[in-house]
Amino acid sequence: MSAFGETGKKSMYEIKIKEKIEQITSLEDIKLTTPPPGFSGDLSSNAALAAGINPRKLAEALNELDEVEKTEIAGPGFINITLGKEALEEEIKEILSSPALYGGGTKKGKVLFEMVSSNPTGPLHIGHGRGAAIGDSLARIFEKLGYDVCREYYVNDTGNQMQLLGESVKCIQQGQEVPEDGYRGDYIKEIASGLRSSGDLSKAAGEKILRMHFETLKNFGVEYSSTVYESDFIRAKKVEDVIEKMKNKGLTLEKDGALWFKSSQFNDDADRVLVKNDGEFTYFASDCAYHSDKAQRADHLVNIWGADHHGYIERLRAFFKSFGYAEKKRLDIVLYQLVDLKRGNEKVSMSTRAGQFVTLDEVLDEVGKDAARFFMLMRSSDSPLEFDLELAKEESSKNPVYYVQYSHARICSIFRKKGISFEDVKPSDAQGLGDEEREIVKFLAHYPFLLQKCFQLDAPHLLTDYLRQSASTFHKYYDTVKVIGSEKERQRLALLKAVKEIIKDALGLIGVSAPERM
RNA sequence: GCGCCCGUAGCUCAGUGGACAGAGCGUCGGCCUCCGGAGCCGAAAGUCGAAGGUUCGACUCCUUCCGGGCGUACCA
Repeated sequence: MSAFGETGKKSMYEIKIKEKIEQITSLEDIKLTTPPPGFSGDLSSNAALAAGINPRKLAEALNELDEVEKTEIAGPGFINITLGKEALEEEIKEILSSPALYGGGTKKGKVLFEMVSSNPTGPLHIGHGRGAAIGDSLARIFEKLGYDVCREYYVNDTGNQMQLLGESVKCIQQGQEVPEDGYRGDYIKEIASGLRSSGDLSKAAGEKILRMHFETLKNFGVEYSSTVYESDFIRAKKVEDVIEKMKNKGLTLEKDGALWFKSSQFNDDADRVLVKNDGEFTYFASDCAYHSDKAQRADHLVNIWGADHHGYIERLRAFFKSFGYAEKKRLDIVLYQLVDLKRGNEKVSMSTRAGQFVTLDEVLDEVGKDAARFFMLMRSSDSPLEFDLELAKEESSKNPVYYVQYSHARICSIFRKKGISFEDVKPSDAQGLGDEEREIVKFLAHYPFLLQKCFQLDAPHLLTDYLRQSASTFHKYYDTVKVIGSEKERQRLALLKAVKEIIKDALGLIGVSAPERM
């Protein structure tokens, strides 16, 4: 059954063709491609080759579909499919009848996203922005597909770094030198001067910094539905509980005055300390409690982590296996590589020493939310990201954000010029599309499959590429065809509305606005 | 040393085994009596880091090697 089974969008031709191929070949999750230049046809399949069956047999079966006009066998057994016009028109009607639902789904399981989760000891920097952009956009895609999504912020408000924060604030307040490995920089001075010198300074400073984090993230278009504190897990004895359970399962050992989790029995390189010989819990111990808690609350967990935490993955997975969660729950850990800031050809220093780092606030102030979010998703999370502040600000077609937003504004402008609103377009207006519209319709029809791919690969960056192609496909089409005043004005306006809706939807999924004028 | 990620056009990067490897930028050359030129069209540009292997078929999977980044705490 296709991933779209629950949506009821049965008129989508790619689904019908896929299902037919899967039925004939017994293959699962086959993919359709586009024939290479020089070959005719709209879609192409290698399924006969892959399944080792006679391509003619599959081609004949496909010919029986209403959506298929004809098929051709090419090369070693590829089948090139030409779609019927009705199938293409149906697709546009589908988009127009419920734009927001196109490619979406309903009633799926609960997914819990953990993202950013920075220590409350300093401002969020540009790297956190990448994590937030990836996590929030992926969360939006999951929501669109029908999942019940929770965005959660886990606050590491215990441990050495919090004590150091308190000490740093205290030193500043008393006009003393900040400790060697303490926190400095302008932000900490501001916080110190805004706090009373009595009470729990580390707690007060941490809360203040956390509020700053949420403020920044809100400006970045990211809103959380839940915040959890490491200190609460400790206070509520949840860390003790999980360690007790580990002991009972025979998963621990004592060595050198510390308590260890036997994670090497579950594919980790080494055993890991849970309770230090001074009696304190490690970060890992509270993380086990936290992930145990998350596993009770959701079917599918997604953690967005900076690549510098990759060494942590195996021990967490080891914990998941040892508690039997691994079989029942899906745990995705999305790692993202670092961000290199540039200004034109100049590298911007990212040293964290002495508080000299580029904060997310600074980037937002300089380039704005739309450009920042778009740029953060221009690369696969596996690749380092080169972020050019100069380009992000540029108001020209060199800047992909403007290029895409412009295509949206341009379509809005055409409707203004014609003097009608988008609501005036009816799905039935798509009736009678011509061959000139073929390419662009096929491109739009692929949107739901792109969303599936984003979902399957945890790869929201595919959307930025799709958006650039959407804009380009539209501009090319619009350059060759007359819309207002043409014989096919009604059909073409309907098509433009469909393009506009898909671009708006996709921009929304990456948290970028779709302006009607620029 | 070990582990993870990366190595594809001058630059930045797409490409979850299939037909001749793609895009943006940059370079060069075209297109504004015409709905937004913030646009479009064309050209030059590649031994997909190297070598083996698996396969009817490899940028993609496996092995080894060479570069670069990041980890490798009783820190978080």
